[in-house]
Amino acid sequence: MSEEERSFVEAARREKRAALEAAGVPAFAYRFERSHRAADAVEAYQDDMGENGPEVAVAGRIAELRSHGKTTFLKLEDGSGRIQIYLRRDQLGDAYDVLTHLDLDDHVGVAGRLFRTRTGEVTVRAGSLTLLSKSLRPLPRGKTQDGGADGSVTYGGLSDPEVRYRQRYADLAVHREVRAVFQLRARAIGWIRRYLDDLGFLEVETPVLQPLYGGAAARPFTTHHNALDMPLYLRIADELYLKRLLVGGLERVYEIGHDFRNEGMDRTHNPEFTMLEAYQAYGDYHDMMALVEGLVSGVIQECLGTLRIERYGTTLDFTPPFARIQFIEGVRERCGLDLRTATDEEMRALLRSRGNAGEDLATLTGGRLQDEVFKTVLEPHLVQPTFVLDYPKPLSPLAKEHRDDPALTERFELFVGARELANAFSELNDPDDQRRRFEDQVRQRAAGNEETQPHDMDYIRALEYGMPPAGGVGIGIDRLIMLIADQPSIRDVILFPAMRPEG
RNA sequence: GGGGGCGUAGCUCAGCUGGUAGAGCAAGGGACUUUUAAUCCCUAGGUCGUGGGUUCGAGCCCCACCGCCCUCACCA
Repeated sequence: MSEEERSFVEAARREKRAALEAAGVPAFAYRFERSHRAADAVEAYQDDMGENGPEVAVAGRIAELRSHGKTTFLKLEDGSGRIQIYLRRDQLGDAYDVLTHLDLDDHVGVAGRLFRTRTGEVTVRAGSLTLLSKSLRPLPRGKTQDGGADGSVTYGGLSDPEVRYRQRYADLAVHREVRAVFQLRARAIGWIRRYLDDLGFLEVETPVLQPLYGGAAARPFTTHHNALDMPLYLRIADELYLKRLLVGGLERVYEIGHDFRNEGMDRTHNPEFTMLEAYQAYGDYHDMMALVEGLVSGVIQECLGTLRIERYGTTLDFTPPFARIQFIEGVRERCGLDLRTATDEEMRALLRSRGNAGEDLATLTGGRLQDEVFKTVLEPHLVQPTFVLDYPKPLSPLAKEHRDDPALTERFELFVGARELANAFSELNDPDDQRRRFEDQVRQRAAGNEETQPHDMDYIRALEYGMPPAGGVGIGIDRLIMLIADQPSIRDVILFPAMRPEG
């Protein structure tokens, strides 16, 4: 960018940088020995200390700057919060001149004693001031009325969602509540890891680049390996690799990582997202329900300190056990239709009567119609945490047939706020059955269903060695974080959400 | 992909039936030795998303394109 194209604001900052460097003041220092974080420094002051509080050294961005001539107040913001700095020409001498070349957003270090101003704010009386990094581009910050820990009010400021997502660094820099979302996210994921570790699960890493994709119904991203001169797919699920590990004798495994699905984007879908999958040998989907109840209720208690939270205009209660409802029974209670015996035409008629007038209804058959009926009549009502059990077989090519009903599978999904949060089943481990299901998937693909799974021969080979009976579960971590952090869009819980390139 | 909305100063926004662009904050200069959305005086800052068109004249009307948001479709 040429000098002419830069804004006048940036030009002024560059001139200050030049003036500082001409005076021998580096614009970008190497390090600063910090004694306290801002919030800790404020805590370190006791009222009986008067004007002679402890000596502290703090560092941060200049978030507020008020110059009164021979004195200046500024506020430093660091990871812990803000602390006020009081600077006087008669105490700083020539160093006070540096101040005239500082701007909002510069990083500085300050050393001095703590005192309380006559308006009651714990403040550092600066004995020294060190420029640590010059900010050459002003942050899009508003004007903040600092009301303490979380009571601050910002006037103006960055609100354009496009800029917030594209320039997340600026969004984070000016919004401590955005930083808090990602701190909460890390805390939640950390707790989930400990929960699984304590239950004897082994955290593993399986390939992101796969010669065949599988484990879910989705279109993949495709790439190419030059040395091998072959196509590779970014994984859409971890499932088939994790179950190979069960064959290998790793009895409890889990992975938290990114899956990639080449599909639409909206407030609950990002093309890459974080998935937790866990598999437990010698268990079934009932064990997975207990695992999910413990995990979801535990992480909510950990992060929010309660199991009853206000969301979607109501109170959600995560106290186990969660509600349970049969897929077939649930649909029948809502609309009277028995999916076990309903014909395709009956299902289409019901869907049309419920206003679901997708013009491709006529092309849907069997399982996909059943799924559509479920989504139309039952799913919108699943606001409280609810397990939906025993899905029809055609919907679940990797799930074990139900022990009491060959038309169903032993599968459940957990819904919260009418949104799917987890998906689990008793894992299909009969290689011959699995082979037939793959072949059926291939037939569906030939018939035009693009979201079927390819036939994975190596996976069949693994099953032939004998996979123990097992329960498995997948949990969409981003959606779980949306629920915990009370964020309406997946983009608010992903640091750098997918965006079109800037024009 | 369909429908709707939006795009104006660094940020947040105004801008009338079409007459050549405004405010607050931020910025620059000045005053001010306990301020806190500091205050006071002065100043500067814009190819109005991009490209066409209509018009004597377009931020405003028309067309196309780009980007974002909402919604529907798609999507375990």
